[in-house]
Amino acid sequence: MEIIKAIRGVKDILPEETSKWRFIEETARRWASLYGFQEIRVPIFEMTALFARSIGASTDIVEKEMYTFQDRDGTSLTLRPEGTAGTVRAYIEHHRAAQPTPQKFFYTGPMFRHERPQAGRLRQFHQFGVESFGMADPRADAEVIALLWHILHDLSLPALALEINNLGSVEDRASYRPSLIEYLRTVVERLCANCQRRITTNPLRVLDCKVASCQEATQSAPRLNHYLSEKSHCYFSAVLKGLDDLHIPYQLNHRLVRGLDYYCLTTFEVTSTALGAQNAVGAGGRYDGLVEALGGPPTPAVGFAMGLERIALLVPEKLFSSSVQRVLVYVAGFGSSGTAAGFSALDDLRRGGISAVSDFRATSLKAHLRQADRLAAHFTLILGDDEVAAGVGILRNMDTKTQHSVSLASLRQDVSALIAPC
RNA sequence: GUGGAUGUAGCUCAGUUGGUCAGAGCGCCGGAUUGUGGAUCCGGAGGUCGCGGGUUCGACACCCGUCAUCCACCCCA
Repeated sequence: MEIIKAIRGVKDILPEETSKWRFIEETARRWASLYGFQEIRVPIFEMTALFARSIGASTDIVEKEMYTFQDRDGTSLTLRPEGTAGTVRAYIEHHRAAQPTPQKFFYTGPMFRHERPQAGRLRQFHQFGVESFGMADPRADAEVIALLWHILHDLSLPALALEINNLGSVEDRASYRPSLIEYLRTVVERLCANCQRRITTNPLRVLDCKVASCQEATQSAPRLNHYLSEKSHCYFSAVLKGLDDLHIPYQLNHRLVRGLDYYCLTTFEVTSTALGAQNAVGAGGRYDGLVEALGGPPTPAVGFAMGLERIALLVPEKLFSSSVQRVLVYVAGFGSSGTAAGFSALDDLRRGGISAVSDFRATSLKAHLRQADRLAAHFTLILGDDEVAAGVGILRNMDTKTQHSVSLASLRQDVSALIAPC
């Protein structure tokens, strides 16, 4: 029989790794709560139009990376490729703008993009992200960046760098675009095929191209920087000042353009050189027009998302206890009456709040003790026919090898008394 | 979507120019110890050599195709 294997690009997180994942998630939650962000849980799939409208119809994500399928009535649904769209949808749908308090959310969960898997890139991957709604204040940007920075540092990730750029307002980019396009046309033959296409589809991205010839060709391209309004300039300066005030080191990168259409003004990215080609650990930016574009009231907003798999690749092993949890009591029931007595004893202990396990495959005391040893049990409750006949069990301390008789009639109490120190 | 590398036992890997090459270590199960774990010794189970074709007297090895994994491009978290 042909075995069914997991889908390409998805991964099982096995028990050996879940403690690391819990550690990462708990660290992120703790910091987000500290900053006043509250957890929001939104659906894993949404109407396709939501993503097309928010992420941008001509982005790679929407053009070729979405898991889209038809519902039974024919409506087009899509597995979420990122978390912002759904969060914004929920924000609008539940009229959160009318709430008197700041609406700051965090979320975590799986995202889906149909890409070719490689180091640090999967088709189902996990993100932890935050969205801060309603505050058009540079401190909101700095706050979100600070949160990202502190989470990553608390996790002791190596070789981190924060890059930041000012994308300006929609109007700024509208005035810049024609000059950039005009310039790109003069160097079109020096650009890679991809970038030649981008001139019409997404000229800003040409600046972010990694191909060396493109980098050179755009060396003297007009800078968005020079087209920014006074307002945009001031705003960005204030964000940088905020980062300075919080002692967060950053590097300006005027080429940094994010892949999602909704960003404006502040965009940022934290990378690690300890990763492979996919070196972005977390990234985000401001998206002031998105809520309105999706039918909500004009609402400034800023947020970030971080890739949990990439973080998991970087977290030092020492930080969390990866050792499998020790078993408290192993119950070794064997023999014609001991087997049944052991099964009952297991239940008895558990109902008394004492963690207990057994291996039903073992039929001899030797096999039971071997399993108890492998499970690193503190104690083994030995229940053979002789013990059952006498109405007792033998509680063996696996470390000291000392054994005490316990009464089956008062099993919980007797065992509790003996295991007290553990 | 494109390119490169790699697919042999549960795991890590040997396998010489196609001719006992179906192997090792670890792990697993059992015995030595008729009811006391970890060590040691002995024994045992476990593999359509990714899959499908082809070349050949003969293929784990060579050729073609295919699938999967990894890495890179692209893109992004």
